[in-house]
Amino acid sequence: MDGPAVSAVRAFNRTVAERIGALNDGFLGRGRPMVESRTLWEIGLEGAEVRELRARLGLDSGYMSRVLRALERERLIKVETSPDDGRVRFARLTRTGRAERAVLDQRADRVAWGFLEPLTDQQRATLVAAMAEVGRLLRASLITIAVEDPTTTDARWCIGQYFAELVVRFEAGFDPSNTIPADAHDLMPPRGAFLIARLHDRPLGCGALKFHPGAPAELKRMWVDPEARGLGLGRRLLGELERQAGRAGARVVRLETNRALVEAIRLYRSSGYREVPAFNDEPYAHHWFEKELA
Amino acid sequence: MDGPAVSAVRAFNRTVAERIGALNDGFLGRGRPMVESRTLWEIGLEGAEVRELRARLGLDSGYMSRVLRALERERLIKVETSPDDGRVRFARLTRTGRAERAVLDQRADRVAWGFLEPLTDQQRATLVAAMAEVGRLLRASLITIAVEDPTTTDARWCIGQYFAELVVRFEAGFDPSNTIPADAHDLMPPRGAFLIARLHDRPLGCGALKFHPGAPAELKRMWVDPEARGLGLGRRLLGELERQAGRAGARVVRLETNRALVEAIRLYRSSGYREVPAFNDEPYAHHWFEKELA
DNA sequence: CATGTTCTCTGACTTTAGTCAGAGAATTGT
DNA sequence: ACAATTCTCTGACTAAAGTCAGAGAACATG
Repeated sequence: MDGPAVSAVRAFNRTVAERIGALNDGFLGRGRPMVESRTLWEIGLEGAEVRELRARLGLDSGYMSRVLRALERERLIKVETSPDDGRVRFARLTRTGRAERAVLDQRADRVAWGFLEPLTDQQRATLVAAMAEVGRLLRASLITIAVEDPTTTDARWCIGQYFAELVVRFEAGFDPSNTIPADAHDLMPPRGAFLIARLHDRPLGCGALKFHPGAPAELKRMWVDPEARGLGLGRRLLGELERQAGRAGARVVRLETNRALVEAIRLYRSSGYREVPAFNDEPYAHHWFEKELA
Repeated sequence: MDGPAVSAVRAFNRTVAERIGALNDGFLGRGRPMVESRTLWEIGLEGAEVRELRARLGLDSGYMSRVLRALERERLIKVETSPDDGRVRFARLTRTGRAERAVLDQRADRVAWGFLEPLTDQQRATLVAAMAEVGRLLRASLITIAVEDPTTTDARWCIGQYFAELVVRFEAGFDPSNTIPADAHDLMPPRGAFLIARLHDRPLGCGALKFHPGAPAELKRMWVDPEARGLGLGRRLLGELERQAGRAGARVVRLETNRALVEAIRLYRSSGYREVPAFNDEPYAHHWFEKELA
């Protein structure tokens, strides 16, 4: 734990908390409790499922329900049951609700402008850039990586995205039936592992391992959502995969890859992987890498 | 109002609010309300005056009192009346209180470390730097500038600081009785104006004007606290002084300065001031500047 | 089609936060 | 020395936030 960095984070927190408070106050003073305003705002112009609102706002279902009733009483929203699932309810703004939301939006904008207004143009630009940087890295730090079941919808979605990208990027295209297969149950403990990286439940990347007792573990299916690139997620995933391999008893990790995947190759090299002769006959591979775990 | 910048600020807010919430939660879960934990923390190892705590935490005096009673009941603090002013009370931590505060501190540290831990070293450094930048600029944007009475303690403190700095910086030293005087009532409307820049009530800079109907306004006593330099405060103060001069009917602002004050001279030049022949016989001046207000 | 799960509601609560008025003691200003 | 001000405290409130248990409807699954 790095002391000075931790202090810096805490100092940042203190400064920023105050201003954030001010921004939230933009949601106050409209004669209704803050949760109601926040909910109104979160429903958005498109409307939203109640269960999703609850997740986003972190509210108890009973509480949420009451908040929605209050907004309905004010004729700001209408809650109806969703057409595709009779259990879930869907909230949408009425015309009045949209107007009220616009007011909230405007107030928040004014407060945000209050942060910028006293600054010179140059300072404003610096502030906006630094804020973007902080936001980006805080988001990166919120990404969690965990071993998961490779048969779930999310896992299969990740693999689908991975394949779809290969189709586009490989010079010769890509046909999953042509590659060395990796069945779901080969990627499950104890024969393997499947890791998913998530930001707030949403999958942003994956990576898999096949264990071979007494032989190197094989790394497969490593993918990072294009939207999440540049956050160091690939490196984190790789590290986590290696940790898992080590825990499963592997001394060496190896993998094959296609020459079109230049960032991946760069990542492997800079993470201590050495190129080795082909150890399998994967038709799409151009490079084979190997790393001894410390 | 700059749309994209405002959106950036609001986006930043959304990302950060979440993490800040997490940090504050470090103050929770100790079986007492958040205000109590915050108060305990704010009292600090040195203890603190109750009135100051109230200001820092933004609490109603009645509320504050109750919070302190609760902490006393838990034997975490002791409140006694201050030796130098029988009205104000002074809170200090007991041994138990110090231990409890250390726990809170540790928890907050752990949460802060949670922000950093998932990142690579390089990302950590970037994050810390960006946070410092954001903090610095947000603090800058919290500084307010207002016309005030030049006879108050704060105003006189500012002028004192200003003189003290001149003593150190002028090659020939500085003796206030030797300079052209600027009596407090010459710096009060309608004959002049005195501006103080503050961050949370604490004065960080000042600047004064003497008006001469039909003639240029004179700028005097411009000072920025060394701690607050590099925040663009000098430029803001100067702008505000010019605005006040314009409002008072002046078409031109002029000033004299000493060659040791290089940053000030740079500021004047870059703000549109042109050097002119001496227009008074200020013994400490080497340069005389003038600017026509737009 | 029986069973378990998910989602939403309602009712009945508790806790936290925050406000307001007034009183008493100490201090400051004139 | 008298009045005004500052600071803290108590009592009496209100509002907001949040929790818990249970029930009913809709859906998913074997």
